[in-house]
Amino acid sequence: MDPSDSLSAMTRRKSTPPTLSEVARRAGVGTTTVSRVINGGHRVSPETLQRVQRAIEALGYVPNQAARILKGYRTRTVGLIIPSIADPFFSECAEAIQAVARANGSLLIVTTTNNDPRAEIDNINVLMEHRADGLIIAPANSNSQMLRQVVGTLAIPVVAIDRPIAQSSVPAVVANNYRGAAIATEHLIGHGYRKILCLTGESTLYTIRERIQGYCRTMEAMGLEPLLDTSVKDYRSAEYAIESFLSAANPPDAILTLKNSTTIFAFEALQKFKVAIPGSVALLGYDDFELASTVRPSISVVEQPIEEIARLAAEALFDQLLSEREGGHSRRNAQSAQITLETRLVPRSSCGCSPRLPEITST
Amino acid sequence: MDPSDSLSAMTRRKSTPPTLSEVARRAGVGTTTVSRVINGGHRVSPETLQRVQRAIEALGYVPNQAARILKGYRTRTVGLIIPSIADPFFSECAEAIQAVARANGSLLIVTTTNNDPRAEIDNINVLMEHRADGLIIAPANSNSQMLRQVVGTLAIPVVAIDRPIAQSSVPAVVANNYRGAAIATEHLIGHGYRKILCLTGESTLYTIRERIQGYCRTMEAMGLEPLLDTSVKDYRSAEYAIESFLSAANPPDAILTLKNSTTIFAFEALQKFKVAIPGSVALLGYDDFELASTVRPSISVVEQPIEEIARLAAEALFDQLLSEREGGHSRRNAQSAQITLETRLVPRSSCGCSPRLPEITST
DNA sequence: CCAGGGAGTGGTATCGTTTCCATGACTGCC
DNA sequence: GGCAGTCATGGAAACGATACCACTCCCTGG
Repeated sequence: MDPSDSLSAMTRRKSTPPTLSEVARRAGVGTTTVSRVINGGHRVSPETLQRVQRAIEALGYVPNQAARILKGYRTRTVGLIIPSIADPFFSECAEAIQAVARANGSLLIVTTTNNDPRAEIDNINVLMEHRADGLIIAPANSNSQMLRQVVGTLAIPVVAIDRPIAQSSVPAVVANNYRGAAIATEHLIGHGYRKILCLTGESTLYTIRERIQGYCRTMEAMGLEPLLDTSVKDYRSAEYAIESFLSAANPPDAILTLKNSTTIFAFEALQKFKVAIPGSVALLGYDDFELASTVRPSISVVEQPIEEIARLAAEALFDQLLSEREGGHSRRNAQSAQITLETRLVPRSSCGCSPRLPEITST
Repeated sequence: MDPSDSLSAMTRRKSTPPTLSEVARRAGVGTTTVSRVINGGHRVSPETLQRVQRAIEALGYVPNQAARILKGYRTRTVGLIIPSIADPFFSECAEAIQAVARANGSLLIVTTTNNDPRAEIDNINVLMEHRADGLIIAPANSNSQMLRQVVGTLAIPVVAIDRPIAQSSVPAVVANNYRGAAIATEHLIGHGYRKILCLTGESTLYTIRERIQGYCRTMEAMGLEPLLDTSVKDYRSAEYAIESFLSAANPPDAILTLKNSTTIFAFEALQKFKVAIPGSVALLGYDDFELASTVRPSISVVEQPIEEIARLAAEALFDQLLSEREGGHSRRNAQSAQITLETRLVPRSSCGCSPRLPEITST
């Protein structure tokens, strides 16, 4: 980068980017040679190599991916379709997946659906137009006929994350939602609670439905009656739900929430009405969150191995990508496998446990 | 979508995607006509239009962006380069920017740097290779000579977010960090605190340095001595910092933290040592967070208009994109403007305020 | 009745890169 | 001392979509 170079760069500024042939002309070589230099510099004499590299630097040349892709190359781009970037669960997923993508030399394009199946299909189309090499999807609706069909016709590998695509051969990496809720319910029952209210949040999602199953079956197995409340969507509705149960004749002695935000809404509402936790009512949440161990009382939760879910999904995708490219034996046995990861109950104070370790164990 | 169509789609599965000319052949028309259909269907007779559309559906044709881009079109892709997706501040930014991008028919590619200037340059290169139409960057280092130079030679619009690029003509949308910290400091002084300890977190970032300035100047203006601690990076170091100040002869009566995570670490550490807030020491944080109003005591914070920052940055970018495309008068007066947004102090209990409104005001 | 024009359509060069093939110029070996 | 075999190199045909231009109808106004 000598002065004359940066000067030429300044001059070129805001004009069309330089092309490979311009580099070739400047270096006094053929386009083929430049191409070879860009792609590793094999079979090029040292002097030529240096001359070309100088020309590339002088012009600030950057290869045009569009042209490369057009020649049938992989785009080195994978798509991630999630409900929301702002959701902590999915932003942690995105972070982990991006790490894997980068390690594989690929770019990650994240698009969001807000759990709208239409937006989901749109996003798939956009990513197909951009010729993503593969897709990772957290389906808005696991049973969507539309999604199943669209994904079925896709010519690229797809991996589902957090929520499988029912009746399809799409591999999925999910948490064991059923067991997660079952463990939580068992834990509460073990503490002696009998009237356990379950706040589900949105009950249309696959993950939530699985958890509801886990809760209900466990309750029934113990001869207890399941108590479901699907109305809590935000703080307001949580307040309303808590208020109404406080005035009940025979109020619940424990609350199980099935979703991170629901836990927080419920906790805030309980605080608002100064309900003693776990004295009057125990609280057990789903998904760990920062401060869960700091608030008073600290909140017990079911923790999902988010980073691992994301990483395994990404690795599954790149496995397919690699095997597709290298061997012809695409779609190997790991193909339609569904990987299910176990969750872990993190006992804190709100369920009645007095934790043995110092409570605050932040990173 | 009749059965034969989906059957043909199944058969085609996993082969190369259909091209425009295949569609043309199948519909018995020229490529030009198909192209016209794809781009709005003007100047095409209704019958032809329908025939082509049928062929497109039957083949599951999706236009190849790479080829379009190659013809000099915009890629309808913008890049966002941020330190981390998992950081709540930036994930909220990403969400807002994606909304604007989508409204403008563009795709957002998010890449992360972990505040590493090298990764930043790499990301810029990758996005240039993919021919992004524009870039939004939260620079790892506002003064990076390298970044300034690279950005200077970019042929596409760039907008800086949260942190400007010093000595460059890149427009920036930032919060008034200086005032934010100044207001916070004034507020604490107004409560009567005199020994105010400032926990900075990483002190190399532009935003933090500005806030440090705001804090120091305000302290000095009041004839007080600034007390900086730049050592708190995680919970461990926060614990250490709190522990050491507890054993000090003349400990601080208030703590100002300059960063969301630092606030939480400090709060956790104070809880750990059972320090009364605001009794023994007041706490005022930077960046609002969920649960800030729920924890006991609720934590007062300086709140940044994150969504607005992100939205304005995105809009600034698309303004440039549009004016560049439509009029030749690119780079209009709004050009090198820096938009600075004011922050807001949210008084809660931890600073000694007893809030007038019910504390819990979640969405 | 004819010039002019617009609507519908197709042929083809083009974008920037890779890749196949061809071409010299060496080397080394029988 | 020729001949196969490298090595370094360049020419040119793709890849898929767009856009300019040209062409054919057919309609309208003078």
